[in-house]
Amino acid sequence: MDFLSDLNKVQREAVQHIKGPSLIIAGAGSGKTRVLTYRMAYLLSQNIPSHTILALTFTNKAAREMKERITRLVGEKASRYVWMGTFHSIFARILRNEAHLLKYPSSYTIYDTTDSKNLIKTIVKEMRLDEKVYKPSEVYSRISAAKNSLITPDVYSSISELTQYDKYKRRDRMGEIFKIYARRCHKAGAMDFDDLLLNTNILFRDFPDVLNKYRQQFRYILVDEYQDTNLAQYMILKKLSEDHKNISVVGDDAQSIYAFRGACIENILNFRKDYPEARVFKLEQNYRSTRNIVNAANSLIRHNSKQISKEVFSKKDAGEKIKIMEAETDREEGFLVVNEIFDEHLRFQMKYNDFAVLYRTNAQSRVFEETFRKRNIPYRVYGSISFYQRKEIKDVLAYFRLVVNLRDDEALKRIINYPARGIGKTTLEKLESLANDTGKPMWEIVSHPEENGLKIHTGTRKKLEEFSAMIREFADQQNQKDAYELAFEITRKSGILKNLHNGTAPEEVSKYENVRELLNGISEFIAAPEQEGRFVGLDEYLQNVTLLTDQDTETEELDTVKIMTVHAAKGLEFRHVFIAGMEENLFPSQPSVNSQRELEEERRLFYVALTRAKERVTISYAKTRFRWGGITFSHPSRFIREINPQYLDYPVSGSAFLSVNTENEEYRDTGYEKRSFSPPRSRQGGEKTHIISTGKKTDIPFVPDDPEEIQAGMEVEHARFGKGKVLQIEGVFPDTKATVFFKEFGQKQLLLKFAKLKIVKPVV
DNA sequence: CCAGATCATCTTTTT
DNA sequence: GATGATCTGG
Repeated sequence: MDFLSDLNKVQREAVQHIKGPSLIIAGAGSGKTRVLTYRMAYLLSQNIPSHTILALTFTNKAAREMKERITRLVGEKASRYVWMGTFHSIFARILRNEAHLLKYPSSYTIYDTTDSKNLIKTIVKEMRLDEKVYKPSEVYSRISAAKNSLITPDVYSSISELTQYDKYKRRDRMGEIFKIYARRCHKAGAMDFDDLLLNTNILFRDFPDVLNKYRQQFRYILVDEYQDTNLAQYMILKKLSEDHKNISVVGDDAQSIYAFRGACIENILNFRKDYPEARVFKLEQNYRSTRNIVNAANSLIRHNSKQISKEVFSKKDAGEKIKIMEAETDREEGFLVVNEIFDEHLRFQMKYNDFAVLYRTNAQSRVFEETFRKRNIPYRVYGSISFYQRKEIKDVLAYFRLVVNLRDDEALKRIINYPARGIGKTTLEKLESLANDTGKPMWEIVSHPEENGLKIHTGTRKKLEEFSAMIREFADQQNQKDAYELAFEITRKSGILKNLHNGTAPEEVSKYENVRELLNGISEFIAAPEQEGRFVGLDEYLQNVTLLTDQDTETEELDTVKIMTVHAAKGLEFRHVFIAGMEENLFPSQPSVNSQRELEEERRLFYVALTRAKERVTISYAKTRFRWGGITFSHPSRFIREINPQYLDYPVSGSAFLSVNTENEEYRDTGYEKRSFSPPRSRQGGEKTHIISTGKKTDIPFVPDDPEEIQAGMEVEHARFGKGKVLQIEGVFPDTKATVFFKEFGQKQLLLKFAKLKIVKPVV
């Protein structure tokens, strides 16, 4: 137990308190991960069998890292059977085992957000409702919120709070949609993300002996990021721990940033009410950051109302003040940030790994990516579009899903005509409506069209036959071929590989490579040591992959600058953190500024961003920014002013900031003003579409892109019209038009944005 | 029925 | 400035 000496007093007490409930309030940088892993190691060292420990984390990555650390402390053998993972993955696994009780196949598939929204869209269409009123994304979030609050479709309509809001939004038939949606999912043998939690609750509610079985098994429960749990997760925990109450939750109310996903900060605030006998441990010493950073963060978070009182402090040096940088445009902001990284890397011999650029929205990553590339600085984007969300990957996975679960209608719809095999919209509509009328899965109709009364031409029938024979063949091989063999066969025989391989465009090539990468991933998965050489089928792989996110894909540790959203940065730390785009209506985000509750969440988000830094923080904002295709004007974020100025270094050229700052005026901003585009003065920092890439690298600050423009007199090539000569250019971006004379087609006016013109010959 | 072109719409954060 | 819906000619 020598490892206990690595801990301070409170940490040690928290680790050693294993009987009964405990709440560990872990301020930012207070060694939370260390406490968690040591606590697990401590449990194991007390000869508690590993399979009786349930440890729930927020991301798969966190789970994996924790497991590695524990293994290092107590060895592989002792820790092998700990149940460790995200809520979703652990309970997905339990639901597999008990699926029959809920009348689901154990090979049920998981609908991701896109599948769910597509299904909602078809339902709304079928009901002939206005898609503008019943927007799939809004309907989805209503359903999701309901499920996370344990509201099932049958009770939805009886809750007046919900129906009143729906009425107000003119969505009277929301409850009906919810019911149909749930029925369709069930028919398809599919659960969405929220079902994984909701159905676990239903399982535990309706089958007491099942609940009892898991209660007996999980004698020790550990929950990380407790401030981000929602009601559905809360109830699962409550039920599982009801008799032994060996539940230990770790979290920081100041870092709760997932309310939009149903997280309920009250869970952590009320823990002591639920378990009056709970011991509370407060980890208040921040070992990560300098005093300036910690104090600045404290001064910010004080503006929030609901909090568990605590005093986070640092014993490190005061360190540098937080630097504020002002930029004219978002591009300049990118340039300034990248330049500073370049500079510090050189001057202080810092590694690229020491830097992170954080921003509020994924859309902001682009400018930084471009600038890093231009400067030849290695970087890596975290999050953004997950690998598994890419279209080509989802297509392949849809094949897998259908093969494993023939009832998966969303998967079927996705691939029945991919690669194109002549099954068009009309056929699909017939299939769908017949499936709805008969209550059968679409697969039934596809594989037995006549028996189900499908009226189609013989040509189409033949195509359907070929398709279903192919899928049937794959499905029949599930037990003979392992996941990799079958996956490879599917991509090959379906023609996906060939189809992508034939493409020559760069994005086609990268699609092909992505599919290859997916296949490699499968082969690694089945060869992984945990599998111990046993047979791993495609179904097992699929169960595993659906809940993975981009952040879980391991890549070798290279020395790269990390850029990501603040959300993705939770739990990470860097020596120098840049927080970009600190502007009103961006951070805090536009939709949040009218609600106290949401504004507080944004503030916590900023708190998270600040506390990622060990040594330095640089905050930047731009006065103008390109957003949805036009220029918008912005002001520095109110959050900057909420930091006690003694910890800030004001910008040298920050007249705008100071004037706003000193006047202490009310915010009258109504959002980014949308203005029609006017040509940039002097073109400096002006935005031009990057229509043509000549491959020529430019290295001019402030005019980051200087693509060769199309000019009158050039010879150009168009994908459809062929070669032609440019006669005239008029208008300003984004409405630039080129008049081109094509030999075959005569004079054509092309909107440059859409015309894919390649320059054949420059101006003669 | 298909592929390519054009138009329309939207972006907060994610398991 | 990406993605999906709709239109058009083949």
